Amino acid sequence: MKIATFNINGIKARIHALGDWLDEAQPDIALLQEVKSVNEGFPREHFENRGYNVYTHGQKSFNGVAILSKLPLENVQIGLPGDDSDEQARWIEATVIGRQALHICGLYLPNGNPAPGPKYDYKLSWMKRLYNRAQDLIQSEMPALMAGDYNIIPQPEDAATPQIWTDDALFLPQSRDAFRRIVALGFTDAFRARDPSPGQYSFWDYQGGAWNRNNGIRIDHILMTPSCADMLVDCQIDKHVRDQEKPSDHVPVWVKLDN
DNA sequence: ATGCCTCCCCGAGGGAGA
Repeated sequence: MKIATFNINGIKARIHALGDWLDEAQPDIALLQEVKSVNEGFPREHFENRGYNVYTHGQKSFNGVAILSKLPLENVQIGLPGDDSDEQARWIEATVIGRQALHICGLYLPNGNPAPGPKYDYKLSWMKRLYNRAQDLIQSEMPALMAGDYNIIPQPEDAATPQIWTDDALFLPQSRDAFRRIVALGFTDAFRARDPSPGQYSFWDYQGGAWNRNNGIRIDHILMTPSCADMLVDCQIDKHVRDQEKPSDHVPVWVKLDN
């Protein structure tokens, strides 16, 4: 089963680029972030016509996550547990039944800039809630993965110019520590399990010719529980998608699982 | 980067992104 994560930066602006990539990459499941649309405005038919079931957790203008799945999903849940007052649409999870059940979580972790400040506080408290959900997933022992835009540069080698990011919420020690604590619960970073080399990025800013200068960062991650990691066959970043017409500033990252 | 783009809101120009 091929499962991808893709921050599309606006579903309406990305109809064609996303459609082209789906046709080419043929993922069984695509976890989308930054949909930037309410559920009613999501162009479901573009994806239903391609054989996908569409599950959305939208919000006006900002954030928003969705799942496109060729297989029907069960137990679809929206919203990261731990704060009922949190209105931001950043989490969707579900169970997919292949040869064996797999739990999939799509997330859009808060950016957190400027740091320090209330947005950074929100990022850290969201990561605390993510830690709790991640711990439950490990303990449940059902194979599970959490994929999405983590807005975390895990290591210096995950940025072309790490010195630019030293005071940024994506790279501050506290941010990276929180990410590392989650991974240390027993998760495997799917991409790093397959490719330890530096210079592998999933985001290039629209500004300053970042793509042409390959001034990128790796912030889109797929974390797998041990029983999920046992099924890992491949993990790739579809970097070429950044060269499309009207690209997102992120590109897809996908895993192939033998499940 | 005191933000050089692009998205969204809408119907101008501001907020957000990373």
